[in-house]
Amino acid sequence: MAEKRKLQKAETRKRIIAAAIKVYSEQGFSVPTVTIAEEAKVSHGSIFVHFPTVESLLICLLDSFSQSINNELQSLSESSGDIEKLLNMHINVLIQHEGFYKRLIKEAVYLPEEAKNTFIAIQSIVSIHFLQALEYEISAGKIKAVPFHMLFNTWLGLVHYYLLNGELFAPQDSVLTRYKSALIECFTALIKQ
Amino acid sequence: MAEKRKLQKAETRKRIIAAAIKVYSEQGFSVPTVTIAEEAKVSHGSIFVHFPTVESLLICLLDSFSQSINNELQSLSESSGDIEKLLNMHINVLIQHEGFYKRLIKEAVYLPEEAKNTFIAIQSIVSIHFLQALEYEISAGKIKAVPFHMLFNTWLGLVHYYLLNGELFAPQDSVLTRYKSALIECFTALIKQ
DNA sequence: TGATATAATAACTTATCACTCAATGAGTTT
DNA sequence: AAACTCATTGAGTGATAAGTTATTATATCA
Repeated sequence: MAEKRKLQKAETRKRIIAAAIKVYSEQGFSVPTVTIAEEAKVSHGSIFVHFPTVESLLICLLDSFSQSINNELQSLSESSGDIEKLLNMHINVLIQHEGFYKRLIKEAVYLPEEAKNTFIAIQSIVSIHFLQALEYEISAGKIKAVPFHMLFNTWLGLVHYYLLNGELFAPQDSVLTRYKSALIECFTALIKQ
Repeated sequence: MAEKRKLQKAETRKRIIAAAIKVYSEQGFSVPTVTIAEEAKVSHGSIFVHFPTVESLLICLLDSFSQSINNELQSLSESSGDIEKLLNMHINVLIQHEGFYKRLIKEAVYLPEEAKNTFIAIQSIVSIHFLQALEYEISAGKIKAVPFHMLFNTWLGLVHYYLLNGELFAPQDSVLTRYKSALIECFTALIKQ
């Protein structure tokens, strides 16, 4: 019964995916496929045995990325509804994927439509958790009278701004790790009534 | 005395610059030079008579962009130091250049280093005006106890977030025009003590 | 063990760009 | 008006990258 071959094929596929994540995270999505092949220690043609186009490779990457982010958020949101805790969790999840996430927001324009939609879906999940955590404190009048979506966009805008300008704020370092507490303190101070 | 030729040359140069701004704003910086030539109704080779490389064309564009933004901010900041007015002015200036500005923040990664620095310099000018307008109200204790640069980054983060996701918030429309008052109201509500 | 299926390879093809350069023709000078 | 200057042209060049395919090597099966 044919086993070794399937294993071998799955193995190269994994190698290509891992290489793509690494190379894309480090050098951006415009790196040529040959670079991915080198990193994966696989021939150039092999990539197209596993993925008909570079776009399909990217979408595969995005799908598993989205799944893993969602899982992490899901399990984390089962704890209390405290805002500061939620912001902390959110940033922790992002730190876990910082390189790739940063590339996604930096190069979103050049992503295929399908990839963009997947990314929007991720944000929308985050927004739901965010709303759940804020709900009680909003109705208790502890939060400034600002529309919920504006609060969310302010938070995401701030975090993305730091990610986008990481080289400026924390050269050769994780911006999120460095500024995590500053970002959370700033945002919670601002939204409180 | 040779006049017609110099005029002619200056004219083509202007045409190339205007075409580049238009085409870049509408289609992004990765648009091929032939498209710019077509838009300018000039031969492809002509571009390289006036600019040795595409990069030099981009830098020329950025320099005049920076100059014009600075001029507008300068003249506007001579009015009162009210924050809301300043935010209004800031957004008005951005609306004036929305297409190009949006491209700059969307495709910043692919810009040459020199262009990025020019863009950073623009933000730094804005930050100075921002600080001047806030100074009085901060010292009067009217503003939340949050470091100044965090306030500024929150504002810019919010505005950029809306620009970056313009297609989502205001398809085929100016996001800034549509959300100007919402953004200003949100931000001023948040920062007030 | 020999026939067959298939994962992997690497050289090849095709397309797209930025940039070059010899030719052209209108403008300028004497 | 003849000589020459110079902005403009567009076909050509070379580099880069995605995707193809004939070939090779190895596993599976009868």
